Amino acid sequence: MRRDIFQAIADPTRRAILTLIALQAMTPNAIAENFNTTRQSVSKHLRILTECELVKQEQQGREIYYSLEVEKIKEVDEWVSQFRKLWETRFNQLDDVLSTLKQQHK
Amino acid sequence: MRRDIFQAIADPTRRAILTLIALQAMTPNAIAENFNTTRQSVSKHLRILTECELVKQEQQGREIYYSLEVEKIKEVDEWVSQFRKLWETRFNQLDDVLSTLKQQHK
DNA sequence: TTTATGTGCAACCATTCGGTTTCGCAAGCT
DNA sequence: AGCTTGCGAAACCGAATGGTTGCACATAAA
Repeated sequence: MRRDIFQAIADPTRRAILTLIALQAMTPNAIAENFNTTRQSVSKHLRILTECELVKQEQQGREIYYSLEVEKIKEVDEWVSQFRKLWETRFNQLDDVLSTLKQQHK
Repeated sequence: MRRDIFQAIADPTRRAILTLIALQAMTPNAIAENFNTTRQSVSKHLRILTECELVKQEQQGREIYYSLEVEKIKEVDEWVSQFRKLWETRFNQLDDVLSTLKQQHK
């Protein structure tokens, strides 16, 4: 029962769910209508997303609305950021090459 | 045999490998020394990382040096970026709350 | 040429994953 | 009170995952 964010977003359906509920909270049934799968399957995905706090629930009568915990996605952003400086450096190097080529054209 | 980046970075060992070879290319044996696992296991991870182009290899004699394809990680960054505006908005809202509280103190 | 080293690959195994089916429960409707 | 609806949880199943072991094939060293 590994429960970390990276394992959670590994599944394409779960990523789609996150995108879907990013703007407005939705019920499991409403979410399931957007995919070729059953409500129970979506329910399982929601459980995983809830367990690693990517999603929060809010009961309203007999319906449960799920919405995105956007703060949690920052953790992915933080992991990516360790590499960001690398591709920025590479970009700058490309920049240097381009300006050198420009110089040679003059 | 799903081969997408998100599935690739789902495994903590693979994420550690990416961090490890981000700054300098390394051989499978050298990489394996950093983990409590066998060379063959690392080799399998490297194959997965290579297949989804997160890593590139360079043969040198009988050794194979693996290094990071930093450009590919941008794809994760792009996925995250769809949520970035959300947490920035939330931050601004918090900002508004704080300045309102500040006003009330005056 | 023989031996040692670095590597990938295939076979195997226990575990996990994602999906479906079935069930039970609680909230609303008639 | 009955019936319907929305939901989670458990049981089950085929497929995928991560690890180990054993092998084959190069390259380098003796």
